Amino acid sequence: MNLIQRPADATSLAHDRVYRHLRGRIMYGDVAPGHAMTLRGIGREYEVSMTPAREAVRRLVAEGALTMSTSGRISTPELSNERIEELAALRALIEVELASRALPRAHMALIERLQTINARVAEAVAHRDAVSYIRTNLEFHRTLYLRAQAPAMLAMAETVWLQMGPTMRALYGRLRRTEPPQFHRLIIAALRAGDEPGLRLAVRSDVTQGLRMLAS
Amino acid sequence: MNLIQRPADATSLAHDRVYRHLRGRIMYGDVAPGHAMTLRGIGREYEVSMTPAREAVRRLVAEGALTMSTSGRISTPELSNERIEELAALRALIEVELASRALPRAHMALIERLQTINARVAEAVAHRDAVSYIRTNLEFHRTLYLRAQAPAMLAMAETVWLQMGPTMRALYGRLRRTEPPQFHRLIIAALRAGDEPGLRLAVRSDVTQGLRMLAS
DNA sequence: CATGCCACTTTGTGATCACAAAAGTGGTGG
DNA sequence: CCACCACTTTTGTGATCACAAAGTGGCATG
Repeated sequence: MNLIQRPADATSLAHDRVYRHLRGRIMYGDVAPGHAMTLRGIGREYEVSMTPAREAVRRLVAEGALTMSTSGRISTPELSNERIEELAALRALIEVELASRALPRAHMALIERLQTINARVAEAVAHRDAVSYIRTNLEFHRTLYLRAQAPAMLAMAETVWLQMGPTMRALYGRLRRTEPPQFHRLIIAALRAGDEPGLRLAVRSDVTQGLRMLAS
Repeated sequence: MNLIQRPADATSLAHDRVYRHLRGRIMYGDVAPGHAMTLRGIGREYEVSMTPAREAVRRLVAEGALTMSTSGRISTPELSNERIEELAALRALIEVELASRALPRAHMALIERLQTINARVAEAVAHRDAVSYIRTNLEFHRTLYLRAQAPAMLAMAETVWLQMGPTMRALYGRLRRTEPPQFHRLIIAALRAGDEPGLRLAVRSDVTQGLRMLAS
């Protein structure tokens, strides 16, 4: 009978807490494609009832982070190659625009911050840590795009990242190279030079490089 | 005690029925920006309890069709001009790509179908029927984009339409012109000629024409 | 040994309720 | 006439339950 009542702090609502945590796990590749979940299982894990678990799941399904079978079973999506190509194309479209809008606002402090993040990306690659790589790589992109002052576009881009999360884990998991990301350096160089065409090309290349891994 | 039990037909689940109906009403401009709703009100309207009403609303909030205040109050969004510009830019990016992908697959039957729909668009404009105009206009675009065989991109485009629904109603509601949509004819002409640059320009122009109305 | 079948378990769905916070309402004092 | 306070109503949140359908495992039968 609702004996355990939580203070109604707007930032600690149960369903939102579950949503955010699950979202992070999916986006950053903590969970493999096709991984099944249950509402009761999620409820147990986060010590909540089925109701907030269901709301969190419903929201993630709406964002494409989870799929539901016709019988309502929940799992992370296993993307077809066609779907991956589409999502990569969407990333290219949206993120090139975001980078382009960020360019005139990208000052030295931002560029230095990107370099710092990029060092962490290189470190993750060197350690073959797929989860860290995905997380820091997305942080690199998000840091740049935040400067675009375009929240709706950034939200769209993050939705695409979310949909690709489990697949990126699987892709980068079987990745064997250890060289740091070359296109990130191109992005930084283009930002420093104020070179918009170069920036667009560098972002497009960086975003679609996963496709080349897929084809190999 | 769950006395009224509905047959568990996968297509008639309560929350999905509510979701789809609300989604249509919002996307096609049946409801004005800033319009408030309540879970119990929705439940009464659709003769369901709060649970499926909440799930439908949660999903629509995730898609940006509805907004929730910090206290959980629900209403359709009132978009700022910056947000409208962003959404129009997203439409341009995604829909130009969709049209471009549809072009090689656009045969005579499709073009004729587009002309039929366009006649209905013109009729709606002539009758100054904002809801019919939005509905048939989106049907025109959707019919074209379906040929692109890119479901993820189409879903993104529809999400943008959904977010703009109430605002489009407000915009077109104060629209006074009665001439049929010029850019639709350009789109059809470019399709017929297999002219990709022309098609991209025509779609971009059509999609961003609302902005000019906004500026006036 | 394979296969169909039946009982049992797991799981999502929707209704209902208690609760707290927010919004609305009316009256009183400045 | 307006600001403020107490009270009532409205509203979202989360827990719990009944139910049906889907999955699961074992057993008997061919």
